[in-house]
Amino acid sequence: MEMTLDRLVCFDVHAASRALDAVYRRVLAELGLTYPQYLVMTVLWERAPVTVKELGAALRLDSGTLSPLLKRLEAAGLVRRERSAADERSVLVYLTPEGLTMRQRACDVPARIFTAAGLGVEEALDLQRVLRRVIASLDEAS
Amino acid sequence: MEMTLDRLVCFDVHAASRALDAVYRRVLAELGLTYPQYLVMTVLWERAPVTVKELGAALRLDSGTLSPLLKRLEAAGLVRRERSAADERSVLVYLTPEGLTMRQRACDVPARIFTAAGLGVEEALDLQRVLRRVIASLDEAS
DNA sequence: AGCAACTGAATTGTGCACAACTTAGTTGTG
DNA sequence: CACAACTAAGTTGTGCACAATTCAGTTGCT
Repeated sequence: MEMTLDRLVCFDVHAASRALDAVYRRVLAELGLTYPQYLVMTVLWERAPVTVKELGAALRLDSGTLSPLLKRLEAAGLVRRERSAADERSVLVYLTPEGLTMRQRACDVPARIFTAAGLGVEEALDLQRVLRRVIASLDEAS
Repeated sequence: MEMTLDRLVCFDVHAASRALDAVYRRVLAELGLTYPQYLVMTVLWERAPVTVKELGAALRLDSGTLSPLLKRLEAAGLVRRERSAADERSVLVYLTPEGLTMRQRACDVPARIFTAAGLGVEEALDLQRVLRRVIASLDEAS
């Protein structure tokens, strides 16, 4: 009984994540971005330049994921990479003028997704609170 | 303000899904299964044989994902595939004896994941209810 | 019966995620 | 100062997800 419940809750988290991806895909298509690429851009819009390590900490991704993703953003002309002078191990990621400009075109993305999810503000905050507790608990188990 | 909220809620769904995957990965490693493979096996344990289409409907996956996944399960000796006699377009997926046996070894997986998530039964049901509503709403938007 | 429309799987190509490893650069300790 | 331990990115290999396409088989319509 609980076993079935558990499987279904986990599956629903998984399914919700994929359903979100699908909506983001449609919304972001006009910008030529994927959802993970969009996440990287939002971090950069907030505080470029950042190192790859800082991006990884913010998005919980490692260099194995970020290196090729950043390479694609660079190829798209949105981003520029440069070794840090202070620490030659680090790579700083800068926005190009085109990357900065895209911020305006992307400004309605969050509202569109929020509308599509059909949640009220209170519900969204509750959901966020529960998910963060689950994430913390799962992290502890790993 | 709501924009930031939205981005974070979506991100938390995404992050929770990945954190769940990570725990499943550790737990399922001893069975030699990935999480999506485990999901396929649970469907088969409930009602094998099933067609690829039925698997896709149950897990919301298409043949582009399932075909190679099933090929790997077949290579691992857990599953057998056979064209349906009634409709030669369909492929029926059967459990092998080894695939059936694995059910016993996997019986404590759901409880272990549930414990790791640190949720009570009521909270889990609430979370499930909210997520299903979000999924339905997102599906409509797609 | 014959042909168009449809259906179920599989394939191809792109991108994300992560483990394991490599390489270059930095830091700490004797 | 030298060398071991560590750190940041990048690379390689595996697997999932999905769009687009292909192909064999089925169904419907006349």
